[in-house]
Amino acid sequence: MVTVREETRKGPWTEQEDLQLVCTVRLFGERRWDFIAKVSGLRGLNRTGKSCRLRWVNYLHPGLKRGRMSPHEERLILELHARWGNRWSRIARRLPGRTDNEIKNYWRTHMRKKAQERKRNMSPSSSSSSLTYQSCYPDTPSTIGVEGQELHGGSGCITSILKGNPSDMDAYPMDQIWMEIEAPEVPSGMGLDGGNDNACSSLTAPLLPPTAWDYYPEACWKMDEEIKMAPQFGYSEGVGPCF
DNA sequence: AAAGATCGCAACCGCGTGGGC
DNA sequence: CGCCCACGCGGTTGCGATCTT
Repeated sequence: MVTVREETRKGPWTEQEDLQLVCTVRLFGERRWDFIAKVSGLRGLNRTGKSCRLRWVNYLHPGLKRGRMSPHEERLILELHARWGNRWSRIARRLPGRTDNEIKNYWRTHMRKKAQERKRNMSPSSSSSSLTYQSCYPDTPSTIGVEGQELHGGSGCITSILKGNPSDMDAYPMDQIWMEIEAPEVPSGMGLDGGNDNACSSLTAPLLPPTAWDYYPEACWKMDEEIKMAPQFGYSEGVGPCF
């Protein structure tokens, strides 16, 4: 259920707001969030561009995986956090379909708890904040190919995660919305296979052909390199406006 | 069955950074 | 060079759902 607070229009997003945002982003792309907030009418509802971006990135993005972390992902998070600390966005780029927010939440709930339990069971002299995961998780391999290139795609470990867990998509709650706006079907595995490292940056990969901005000169920006990776999501060119 | 505790996750906030002017 | 704007990141909070007593 969603409670709507009229005055400030903060808090949970309504289905209507989601639809408005999805449609607008599909039209204009994942940039100029203030503009998107304004054009979509959400600005009038006190949704800032920032809020729109967050909603999109963390919930509405079609490349998102929902559901539980696989053991593989769990291990990746452990390893990467051991390397990079709380660089959640960086870690998220190595976990296609997972957002930094999701990983952050996951870490806070699951890992901290486990670490504390472990710590309690072991000698209290072990470190607390900068956990050494080899000690916390003896079954965690000392390295799983996290060294840059290996993780980037050569090993294919990430793609194996995706291929091995298609059921992760089962709980994807936005299906209905995407169907309603006639979204092209999201291919199984989200098109992230192929061992392409760029797939790892799925959340920043563009959805849209650079169309609508052409008609809004004031809103033009140069499309970055990632634009070229659009086909990984299987979006067709014929995505039309929905309002 | 009810109350309290805990969990899980969406959302917000403040700040830093980079690019354009 | 400094200012402004847009964006992204990490930390934190709020709250419904679930579990425990």
